[in-house]
Amino acid sequence: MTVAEIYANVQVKSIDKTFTYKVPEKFNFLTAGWRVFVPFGGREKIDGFVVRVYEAEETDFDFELKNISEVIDDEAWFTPKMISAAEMLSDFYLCPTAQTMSLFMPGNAGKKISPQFERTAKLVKDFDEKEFSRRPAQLKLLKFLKVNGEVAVKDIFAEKISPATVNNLEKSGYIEIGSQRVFRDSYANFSGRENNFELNEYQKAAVAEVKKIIESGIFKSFLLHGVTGSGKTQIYVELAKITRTLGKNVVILVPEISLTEQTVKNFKSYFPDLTVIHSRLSIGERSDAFYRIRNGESGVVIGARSALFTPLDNIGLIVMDEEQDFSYKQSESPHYHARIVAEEFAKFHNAAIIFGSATPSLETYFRAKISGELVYLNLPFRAMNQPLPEVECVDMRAELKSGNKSVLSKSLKNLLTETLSEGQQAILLLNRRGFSTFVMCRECGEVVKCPDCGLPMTYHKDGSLKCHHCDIQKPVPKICPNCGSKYIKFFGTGTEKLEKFLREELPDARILRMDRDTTTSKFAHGKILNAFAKKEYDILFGTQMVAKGHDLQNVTAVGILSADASLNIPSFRAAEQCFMLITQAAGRAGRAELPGKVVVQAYNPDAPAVVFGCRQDYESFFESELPMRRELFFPPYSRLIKLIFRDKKEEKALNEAEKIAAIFKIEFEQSEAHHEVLGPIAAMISNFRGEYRFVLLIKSGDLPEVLEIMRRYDLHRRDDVTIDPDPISTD
DNA sequence: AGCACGCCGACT
DNA sequence: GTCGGCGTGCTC
Repeated sequence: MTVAEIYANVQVKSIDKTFTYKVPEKFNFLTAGWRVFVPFGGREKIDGFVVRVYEAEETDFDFELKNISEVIDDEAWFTPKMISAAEMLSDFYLCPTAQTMSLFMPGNAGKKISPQFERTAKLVKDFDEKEFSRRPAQLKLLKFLKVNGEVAVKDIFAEKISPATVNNLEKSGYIEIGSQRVFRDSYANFSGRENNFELNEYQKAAVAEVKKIIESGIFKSFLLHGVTGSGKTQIYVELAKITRTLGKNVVILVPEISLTEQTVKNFKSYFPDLTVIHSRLSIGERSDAFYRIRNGESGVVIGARSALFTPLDNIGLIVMDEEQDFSYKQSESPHYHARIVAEEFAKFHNAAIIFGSATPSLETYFRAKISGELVYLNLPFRAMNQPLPEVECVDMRAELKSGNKSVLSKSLKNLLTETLSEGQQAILLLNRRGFSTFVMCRECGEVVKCPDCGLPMTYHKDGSLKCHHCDIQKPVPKICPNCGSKYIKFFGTGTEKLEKFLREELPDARILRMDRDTTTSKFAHGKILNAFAKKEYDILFGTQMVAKGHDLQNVTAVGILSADASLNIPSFRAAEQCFMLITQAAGRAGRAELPGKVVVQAYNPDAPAVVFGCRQDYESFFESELPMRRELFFPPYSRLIKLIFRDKKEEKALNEAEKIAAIFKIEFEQSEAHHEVLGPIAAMISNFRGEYRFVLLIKSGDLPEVLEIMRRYDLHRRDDVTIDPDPISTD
């Protein structure tokens, strides 16, 4: 008899293994990769993934096998490569294989997605024009079909030819109605933009270096470190062309769904067959995209992190743009980081992988410059040799002292007025990260910190301040403990409030707001940016998203409000975040012929992140930040693993966490590598859906070793423990 | 996860 | 006596 090994798609850690089922004769075509329905446990119908089919005897099993009851799709959903990739990921992220396999589905678990068809018409008989002289509409259609061949019926209707005409011709046997598959693709009508600039010598050198690797078909990772506006995209396009010429395929990753639009524009004219994949596509659309990719009809996949999980085979190049962006990390299980996965996949395909950024993550830069794991490619100048923008840093404490209580400093207001009067455009960034969570004195810049651990305390709606590391709580002080000023308050200027204020201050300016509220739909981002690019507005303002990688030609001024607010997030990445925000935002200015000017408003203008951010000096920032990371044993000197223990009973959750912490401490004593255990501490959100949560943070000098220990103690099989390697937040 | 099974308290 | 509370354990 034929049997199949199947992962039941029940994403529970305790059942992370295959189950064997009998393959009925009528399904003798089954191979690894098919999706099927099987009875499982007490349940009639669970979807499952076939990973092996082979011949066996009843007597090989000491239990009764059940039958596969149905097959789901018309062909195998998973390629063998997808299955091995999923197994590799589940092994690394210590999560069930059914879960990593689900990453490779467009969200259609347990469902077949029907392909969409449209009616077509084609000419099947020669016609004599004279015969149709009294039937002009029919003649028009016949001529139309003679010119265009087989066309969609809806295109005929678009020519103002009626359904009756089509019907009559079908009856008289001149045309035949057929049907063809249509692919849902909301990016199909995007037109490309050609950038026929000559590459400069740095760009050429970078292309040449990667080209060698692509041609020789070996795995290698690159960091493409280029200042803002240095023309990284052109390099990606060039290399993608080279890869496609060699008959290999390309994946282009962007951090946010909103950035796919402009990336598609940059690639479309060179790669008309490209496919877009991201989580906001409809399931049908994604499913169609998978179909095209599986059938080799598309060799370039562009999208957010989920674009890694397609049937695309024979990959020669993976590009990860803005590699430092946190959107590459998935916050739900499996907690994968696309940066890690992309590199694993590149190895797997013997492909070249390029991490691109103006402000690389410290981890990636470290790997390129210090440990030498990545090849470092540098673009130190802007593409057309435009100067980097001139940056002025305004001390907001001094501003207040001189009597200006407004959120706009005098410099920034002047810059805006000037820019508008010259008919140019400005971007204003309101840094909300870390905002509304901390309490600061506007006179001296003092932030209320935890008396125990010194990390900034977090403001809660009930008016109290809490430390998320020590569980200490105190009320918001009335006057500043440092200077006695009464201008101490929790920070919370919202975008709406600021919009109103701006309209009052600059009544003639046409102002456009972009934040989470105004960008909920799939193309909202593009619409806003297009309207701004067409100069329908003067000022674009909003949250971090206004700073993210777009190329707006007419912007000459950029203002950053409370640039250093991100310094006050209780996170070891606070400075890095702050530096990147300033550098990225400033980089939006002066990208075309006219030079740019930037005003950075800060309460701690002397902080290295602010100083080096204003100078766009990555190297110096890196040098200043590294010793802290080394001292505290944070990445890039360690890898982090966050463990969350959950239970309805607070005591139980805490006890379990403590038990495991003790085990780790004993294990680590015998280890050659250095590891540290922090906690357990109450999680940032300590009570979620009636469950208490405690966090253990492990800093590891040898990640595989710690993963091995966790496996040995079956932590990965426990439903009350969440394992998050390389977490973004540590609480 | 979800479903069966089983072992105790409350109620027709 | 039996209905149903949920803790425990298994799913080819």
